[in-house]
Amino acid sequence: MDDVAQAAGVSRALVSLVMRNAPNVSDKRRHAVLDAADRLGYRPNAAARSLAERRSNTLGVVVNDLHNTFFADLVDGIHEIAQANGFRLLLNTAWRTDTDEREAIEAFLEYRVDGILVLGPTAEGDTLLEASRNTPLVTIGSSFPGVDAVVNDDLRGGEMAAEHLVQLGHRDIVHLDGGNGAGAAHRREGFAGVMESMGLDIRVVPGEFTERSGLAAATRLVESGSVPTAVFAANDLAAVGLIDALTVAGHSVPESVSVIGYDNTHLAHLQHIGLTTINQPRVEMGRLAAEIVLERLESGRRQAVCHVVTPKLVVRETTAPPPVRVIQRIESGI
Amino acid sequence: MDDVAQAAGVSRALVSLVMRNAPNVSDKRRHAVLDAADRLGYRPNAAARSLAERRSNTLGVVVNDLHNTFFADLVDGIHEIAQANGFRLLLNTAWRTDTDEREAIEAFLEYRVDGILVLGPTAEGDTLLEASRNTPLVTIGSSFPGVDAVVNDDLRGGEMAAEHLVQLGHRDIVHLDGGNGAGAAHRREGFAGVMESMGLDIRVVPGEFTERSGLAAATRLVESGSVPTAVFAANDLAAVGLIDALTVAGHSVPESVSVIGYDNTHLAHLQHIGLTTINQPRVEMGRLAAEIVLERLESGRRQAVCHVVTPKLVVRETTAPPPVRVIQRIESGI
DNA sequence: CCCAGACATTGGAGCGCTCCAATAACGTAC
DNA sequence: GTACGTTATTGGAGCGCTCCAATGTCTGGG
Repeated sequence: MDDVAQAAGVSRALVSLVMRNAPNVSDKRRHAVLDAADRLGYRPNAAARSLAERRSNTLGVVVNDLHNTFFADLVDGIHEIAQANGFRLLLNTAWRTDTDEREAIEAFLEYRVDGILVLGPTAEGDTLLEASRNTPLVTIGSSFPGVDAVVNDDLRGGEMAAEHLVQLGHRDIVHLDGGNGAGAAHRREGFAGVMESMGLDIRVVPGEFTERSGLAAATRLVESGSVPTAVFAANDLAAVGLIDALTVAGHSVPESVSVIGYDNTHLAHLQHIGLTTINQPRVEMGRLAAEIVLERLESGRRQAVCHVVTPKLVVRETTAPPPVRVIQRIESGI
Repeated sequence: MDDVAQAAGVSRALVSLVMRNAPNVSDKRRHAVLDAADRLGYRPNAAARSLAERRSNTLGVVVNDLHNTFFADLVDGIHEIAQANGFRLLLNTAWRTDTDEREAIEAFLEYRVDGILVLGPTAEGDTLLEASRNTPLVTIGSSFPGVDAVVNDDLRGGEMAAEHLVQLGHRDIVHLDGGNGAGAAHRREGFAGVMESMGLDIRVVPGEFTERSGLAAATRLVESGSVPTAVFAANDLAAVGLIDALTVAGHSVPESVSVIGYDNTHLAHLQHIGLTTINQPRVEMGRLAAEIVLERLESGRRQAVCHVVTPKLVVRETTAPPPVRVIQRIESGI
């Protein structure tokens, strides 16, 4: 910067003004500085700037799982709002573990980003709460007391999935759980609530938000000889893995077993998959979250807000009435 | 930091030493400092640190497209190496456009990251070359003179794809181009080379590395009434989109038309897709690239290196011999 | 009991920038 | 030509840290 100032024959302060294109700089000097900067290949040092300015004009985004395109859609929405408000985005990924997530947040805190968005949080609420004390922070996908959040009504979503299957005539339904995945607990609750109110068995098998988890669950179900007539998978990724393994094992979907997912990611609407699922307005959620962070940054609001968006059932080709023999068995059993 | 020093009854310098856990600090002081830091909720300021240290211990990763899980695998590999060497990762995404990519690189340069990895570069080489003058920079997916790179032998990969289809008996083959996508040009070249040497028509339709592009191309082919017996799509994403639209239009894959992709992403091996494709050792490529960046950072090497890994054909269910009537037509035409 | 040599601790300069109060330059009206 | 209100420009302090040379503290051998 000193070099540029010297080369342009002005003071360091003026260079600073030009670089931030302040209003009150004469065209003559502005050009002189810009020229010199260009000639010397000068590039402002963001670290020094954010140190002096005490703000970084940057938002940190913690992506729970880079392999899940659900998060890519969220980022699209976030970027849109950040861009429009002159903020840069910095991403970090957490490989679905709470330790990596904490590390990512910690890193952003140390970099002094102006706001943090945690997509699909896996960590405990107190980590997030503590982090949000110093920096505006919003979670997407699940909410914690005292922390801003944008969530889908996962309880309702779980209900919708269960209701859809029950309405098709299914009685033997398994829920493939999402483990510590964001929103998984509520989806399970919603499912369980419906099943209970219908007087049906609540069968839940452990899992997580991955394709592999779906594969493993299917294998277990097949091997145990207790394949149900329908499965509600905690997310699309798991659903796809499940369908895969089920098909390989000779259980066709939906003829022999119906499968419903959650998220309505790109995967789900592929013709060759045609996954029935619960839609979350992903891009919209990203936008909303970014707006909440920026609003808090500006207003200094202390009270947490939680924005709930509504899920929607999307029926495609992986769900159908249960196979006939099963219906007969049930009927004769009455 | 001053507060912590005061609270612990030591100098600022000592706090600094403790925070970086330097060796020669007495246990007594170390605990005093750590306690105070904890009590006050002190968190080192990374911007100030990197300013003073003149290095950030951070690598910047520019991801061309967050929706393409190909890049997620690369990041896995990069992270592994970075982690092992005490480096943090910071990601940025480029939405497949060269302007966004340039901006992302520019941002990393301003943040003074220690090294930059550009996954699937879209921008011109000179941008990258210029950036790499100040900071170790490596591209993955395509290479530019003077810039470190890790690439797959895309020319050979394109050849393999074409050869596979020709060997199955196809004569009427279309290449769905990858546009400005990394490696697309070489894949096309490889394809064209084989077709030419076989005396076959070189049909190329424009496209890019997205599902949507595949959909659009299929629609165009169908509408023009010139659906070939086989298509080589520039990447898996496009291949999947293509298959989707083809199926909807009543052209079953592979019975009526064969499709081969490129990358061997997670998508490809899903049972319901079972995409024949060309494999790239993704995680391995990520590791390699990270190693190259770190090596250059340490050695200050000036000469660019380019590491080429070999592609591999993975045959699944989307390719088969062409439908019989076509073979007959060709035979009778001889 | 003193002193060399190891180990611990500290003050202060400096990293590259922004911010602010102060000064310089410029018009314009009288 | 002077005084005044603008608009441009500048020096210097300070952001929170690390680094280095200097100082302080503690051993154990003579």
